[in-house]
Amino acid sequence: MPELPEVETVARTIEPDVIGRVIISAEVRWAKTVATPSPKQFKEQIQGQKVLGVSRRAKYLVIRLENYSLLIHLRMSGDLAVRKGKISAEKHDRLILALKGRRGEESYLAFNDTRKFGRVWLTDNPESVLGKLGPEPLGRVFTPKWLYENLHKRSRQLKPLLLDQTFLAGVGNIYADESLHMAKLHPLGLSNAVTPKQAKVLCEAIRSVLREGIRRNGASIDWVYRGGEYQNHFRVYDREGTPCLVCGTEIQKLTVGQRGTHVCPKCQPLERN
DNA sequence: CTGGCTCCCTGAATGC
DNA sequence: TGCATTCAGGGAGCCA
Repeated sequence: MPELPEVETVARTIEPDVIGRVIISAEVRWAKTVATPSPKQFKEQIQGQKVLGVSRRAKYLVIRLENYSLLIHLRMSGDLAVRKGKISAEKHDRLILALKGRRGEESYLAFNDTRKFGRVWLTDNPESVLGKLGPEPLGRVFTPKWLYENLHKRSRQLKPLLLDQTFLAGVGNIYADESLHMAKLHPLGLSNAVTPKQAKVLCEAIRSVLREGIRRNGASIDWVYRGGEYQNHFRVYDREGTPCLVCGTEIQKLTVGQRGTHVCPKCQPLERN
């Protein structure tokens, strides 16, 4: 499931193939994929727009056009790919943008999304979609001090809080489990019980696992394959019943906030007061 | 404010 | 073998 490192990888992968290109036309193959505007307006407004750049905010891809921003959230099973030459739609393609080629050769930006959870927004006001997001974990705002102070503004279970995109933007299920294990904190621990020292370790753990994910081009799991290899370096995620790489104890799987959650019971004790 | 539950979807895994 | 059921999961929305 695409999280920050996977979305970053997609952005870096497609940017060279789409930058400077003009969108000739759009084919909306699943109407609900376009969150806003209507499919008809979407096609009219995007036609003729030149791609100025591709970036990422949290788990959103941000494709800057001349008059609009095209925001794409891949959710569970979405993927973006540039296909060159004459093509026909593939299974699960939900949106296809035709791009004018540099030497007349056409190419296509295809949004493929098996489970149909992904969404795209075409808007001249990206803040209307991105405005409520918390800070970027790899940005300047997210420091040990910031994390400690904000953990103590509330009393939440740590993992659901890390997954709350208005608290911190971009961490998903995999990287939350990996970060908490690296920081030796239990997912059910309460945010306002974290010490300054623990907050510093957690802050650094989050940044560390996200950077490693990006360095390995993300994780390729389920049947969404993008060439990443971080899945070969999970320390707890999807490792139920196998030994903890730190202490050898069997990794346990539990449910926290309706999410599958992986912990080492020895490295991540749940302290009850 | 917090956490729990449902919904949106498909296909892989499991059950019989 | 084949059919039916269960389940995962990001995020929005609803409820207690």
